[in-house]
Amino acid sequence: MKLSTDSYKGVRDFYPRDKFVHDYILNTWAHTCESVGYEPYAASILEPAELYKSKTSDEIVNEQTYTFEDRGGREVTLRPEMTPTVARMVARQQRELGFPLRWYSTPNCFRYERMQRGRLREFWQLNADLFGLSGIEADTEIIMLAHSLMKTFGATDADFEIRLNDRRVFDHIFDEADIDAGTRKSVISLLDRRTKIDNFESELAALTGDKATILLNLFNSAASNVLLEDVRESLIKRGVENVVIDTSITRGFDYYTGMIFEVFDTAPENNRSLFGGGRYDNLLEVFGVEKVSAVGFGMGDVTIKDFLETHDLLPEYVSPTDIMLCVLDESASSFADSVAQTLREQDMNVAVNYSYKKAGNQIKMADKKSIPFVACIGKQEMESNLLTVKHLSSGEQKELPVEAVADHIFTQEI
RNA sequence: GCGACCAUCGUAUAACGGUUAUUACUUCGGAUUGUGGUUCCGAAAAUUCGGGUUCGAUUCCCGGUGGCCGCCCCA
Repeated sequence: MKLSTDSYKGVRDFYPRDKFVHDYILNTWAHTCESVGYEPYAASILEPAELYKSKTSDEIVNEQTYTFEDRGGREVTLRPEMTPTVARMVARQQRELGFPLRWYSTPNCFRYERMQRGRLREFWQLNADLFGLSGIEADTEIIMLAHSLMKTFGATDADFEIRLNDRRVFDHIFDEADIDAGTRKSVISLLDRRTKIDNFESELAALTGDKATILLNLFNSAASNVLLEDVRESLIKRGVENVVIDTSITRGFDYYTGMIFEVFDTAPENNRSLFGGGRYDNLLEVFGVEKVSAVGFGMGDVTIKDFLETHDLLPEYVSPTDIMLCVLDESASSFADSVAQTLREQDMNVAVNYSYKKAGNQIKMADKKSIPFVACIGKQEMESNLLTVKHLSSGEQKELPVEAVADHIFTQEI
């Protein structure tokens, strides 16, 4: 029987060119976060299943996670997100860690769910969180980081839009209309779908009965809320101008306690939510520790890659190999090895092609692999100890002593 | 969980129910025995699986599997 070459459903193989793009995204995340004082952390992909059961609904744990029993009878879950993990880590060492805490991580996460555009079963997600600050300075900082990431990827302010809301706006409205906790959750879920459905008002009435009209009026007048204006002004003052207040942004369930935001692609062909986050001041409560306020966001690799493709912002592939030495006949192979050794000692990444095929063939191979430089090695080179180094994209070549090759390549003199 | 659409060489594609299953790219060999991107010649390579209708199925029907898109969901 033949084995299938397909990867497991919903996960990806990263061929070198895919890996290049993936690394670019992860490295950009890391550099940008570190440039504003965030420290990297990481954790195992395996977590005890209770971590998710305590916080989230049964449906999520039962139907949307990879959960199994280990040989010792423990229930294990492949992390579907990083937030419970980081909350656990912060809670565990709360007294040792100096607040405020600026942390980021770029974990892969698994969710067992139906796939569609921008959503697979395994994805990488930047998680950036700021713990221990409860004021709008922290809200501002985290949105500025989100904005700065987009700019580092090469996006302009016109390419995306930051939509801002605050969970407390809803809380005030619910308090005023005297809505109970269970109904609040349903109404928020309904609000999340408001722009997608056309019977919003009748659905709202089904949930809240005679309070629907009051609620509707309150929702419609929520647009000018002082909580939101403060954050927006603070952002504009700091040069983040593509921010709008949008009281239809809800961000899922009861997890958030204050400011929430979502970043949208403005391109008509990819017009959707890219990522978002917000404030969650009560998350550490389940671990029985003192309250720690927190604000953060998550950004997925698949959606950001779609965004970069849409806006033609992905970098071109560059091979990690600097030069390929094309060995022309067997008698030159040990000489080629010594040349390679010399170049490697000067920090070059060197591939040696021992196929002994014609020079043209070997050069074609180097070009196919996007290796920027080639040098043929045969009898001439053995006698002269000079290499003819060729830059493939320009077609220029130069004859150099072996010891001078690295210097020329690194200083782009060819 | 619900619904639509799709499934042919490695990739992308063509084929009124009857072909030696098309073409391009890629790969391999050669034209070209030490310098690529052009050109020319040649080769290798496919009908997702199981059933049904039919003299005959890549083509029509049913089912499985897989993909893709939308809904639900998105902690």
